[in-house]
Amino acid sequence: MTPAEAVTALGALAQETRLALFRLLVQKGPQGLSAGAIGEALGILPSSLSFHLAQLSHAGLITQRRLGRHLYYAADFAAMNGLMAYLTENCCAGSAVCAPGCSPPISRTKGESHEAVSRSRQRR
Amino acid sequence: MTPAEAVTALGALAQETRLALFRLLVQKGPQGLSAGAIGEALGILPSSLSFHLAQLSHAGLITQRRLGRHLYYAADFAAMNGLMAYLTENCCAGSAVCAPGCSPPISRTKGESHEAVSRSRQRR
DNA sequence: GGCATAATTCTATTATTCTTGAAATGTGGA
DNA sequence: TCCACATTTCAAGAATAATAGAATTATGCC
Repeated sequence: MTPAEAVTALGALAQETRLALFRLLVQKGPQGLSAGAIGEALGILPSSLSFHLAQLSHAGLITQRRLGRHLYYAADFAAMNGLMAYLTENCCAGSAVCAPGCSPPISRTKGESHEAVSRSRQRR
Repeated sequence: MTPAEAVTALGALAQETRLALFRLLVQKGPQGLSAGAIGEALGILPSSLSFHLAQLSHAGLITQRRLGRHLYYAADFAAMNGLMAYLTENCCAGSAVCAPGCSPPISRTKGESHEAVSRSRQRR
């Protein structure tokens, strides 16, 4: 995860409608929800919904797939976990566990990145 | 954590300079760093630094304390964990563990909020 | 092909955010 | 008290993002 990617992802989530939308998809799981169902659940105009879906999609936080004439959107859990790992990376200089995803004080080979370690800890 | 608080926190992090600043503080741990040291590390103008520190502080993501004529800033780990818990709250409808902080399929008493459960899982 | 539904794209307007330099505040030491 | 240093506040301009409505594309069904 690059700084620019993280900023894009955080910016995508930093908006009331999009945050509600993303959390809705997180709670719905891998199956996701159609655009229409999302719009109905959140009560927003179709054009506005498309705009926000595009932001989240461009940020890599959600995926899109077609089922008949419906477009289904689902949260990308790997991306979400990657973002959280990026925020907590090398937390407290590795000397303490300050966060659920915080790097514990494991002795590491020189050159091995924290990011790689964080990634191996991801599930799904 | 309310939606508005989460949006404020995410918005505070959704900016290249502030994200680098926050991650720097996360890595420095509870002791933190003086404003001057942060400015030197990131190479930004004092006025710009103050602006960004104020954003993060207002969002509740960092704390401030004075030591002599220096102001020390440190990451607020409880706030960071709260934000991540909010994002992953009731993930996949509780039927699966999709994320490190995702609610596992625990049977809950009716009326007990997921937020309370998430909060009890926070450390520090 | 023609129609209805699902969703996106376009365009304009409004609102918010970032940057910079200058001025102001607060703190400790001579 | 006076000075130097650390940091914040202020003000103006430039850039970016959100909203709403109208028009467009894509799909499935008759």
